[in-house]
Amino acid sequence: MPRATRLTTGGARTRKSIREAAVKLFYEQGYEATSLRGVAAEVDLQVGSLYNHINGKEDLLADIMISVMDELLDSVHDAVEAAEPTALARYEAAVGCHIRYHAEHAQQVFIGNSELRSLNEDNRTKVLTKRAEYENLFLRLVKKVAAETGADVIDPKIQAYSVLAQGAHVSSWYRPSGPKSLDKLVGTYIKLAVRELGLPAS
Amino acid sequence: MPRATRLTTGGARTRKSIREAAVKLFYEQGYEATSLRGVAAEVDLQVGSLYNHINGKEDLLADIMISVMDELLDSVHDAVEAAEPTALARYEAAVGCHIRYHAEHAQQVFIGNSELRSLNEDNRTKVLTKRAEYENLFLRLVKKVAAETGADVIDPKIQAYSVLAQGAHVSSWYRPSGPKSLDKLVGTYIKLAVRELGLPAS
DNA sequence: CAAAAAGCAACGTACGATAGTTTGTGAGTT
DNA sequence: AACTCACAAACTATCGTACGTTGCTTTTTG
Repeated sequence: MPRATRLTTGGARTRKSIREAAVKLFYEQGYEATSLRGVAAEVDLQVGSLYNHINGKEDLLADIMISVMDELLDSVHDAVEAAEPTALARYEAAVGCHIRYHAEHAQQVFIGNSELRSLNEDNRTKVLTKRAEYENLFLRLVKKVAAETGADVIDPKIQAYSVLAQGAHVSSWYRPSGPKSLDKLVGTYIKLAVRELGLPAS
Repeated sequence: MPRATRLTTGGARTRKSIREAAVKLFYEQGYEATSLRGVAAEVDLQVGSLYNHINGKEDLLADIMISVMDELLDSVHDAVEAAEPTALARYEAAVGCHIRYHAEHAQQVFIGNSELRSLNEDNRTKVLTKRAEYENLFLRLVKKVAAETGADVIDPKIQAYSVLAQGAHVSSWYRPSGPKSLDKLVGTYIKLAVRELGLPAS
């Protein structure tokens, strides 16, 4: 019994299915604890067959981590551009997008925040570069708000870190089935971020 | 050549050395990626010799995670007791202790926050119970501050989460060699936490 | 006080399991 | 005929753990 009939979805979707299975398992079990055999089983393949679509286990992880950072950067960038042109409105948009993305893509983001160690130096550098870029984006926004509103920002870097930390944390507990609506949640975090700047709620 | 001369430190310290080596390696590489052979090499032992002191790899992790939660709970509890008896002062003391502990024990805390998945159900439940207790401690403090000061707390749970998230984040980047003094850092985070409550800086 | 017994802790080796990856083959598609 | 892709099997490496042995240290005993 040499093989199963080809899936009707065709072969082009297989690569994406593998990635999705990897995201799920990396999230649930961690990268190191996840075996490619487990990934293969999730997409109904044999282990070796994966290698028709991926270059190896770590490539799979690197792909996920790099593309999530790209998406995150793009999302926040777009949100900032679309906001009213005041520094505060742009900051609020960034924070809101940040939290929303971390809730909606909790699994990918969680992997991105916890599996840096498993990357080789090349890939780790790539991810860290994007991450630094992301941090700087928020840092600049905080400073602009301070400059434009005269807000008493205690420490811009800690301020930015604070927002990033909330996102990482959200990605570790948020479930769509929770009691609060996502919009309300995002609104709460925006208010907290604004308060932290020493500004009255808008 | 049957054996090396016994170390002058004696055997009583060995168990502690093993734990410290494990903390270091689990922090640097993650639990799954760390081999007991690596731990043994770190303390100049053969793999098998570890089993004179530990029951197994997971026991080592569980010990670390459980005792860090106990220490954390005790520390914050003590700090709260020692503070002035106003709700705000007690909350500030808790936040300060929380951040300080996460900076000073960054490695242990980081392990505690990232290796839950690697525990079996029994040990995971133990840790999760302590963690829930810790969260509740902050939640109660937030509510008391709100009741006592009339602060406009938007969402007590998110408020508590926010503080917890800052701690976890601090443990991922803080290094004693950094530019800011720990006291200053702790002070900054306390101010942010108070601002989040909608109160003016004290 | 000295000799014998008991315990402790490290040694080195081995085992069974599982990991990531490679490879040759062949069926299905274009 | 050329190409794609899944299969099954094998390979090498490494893992956690168990075991019997060895020698040092401490306690018990005569």
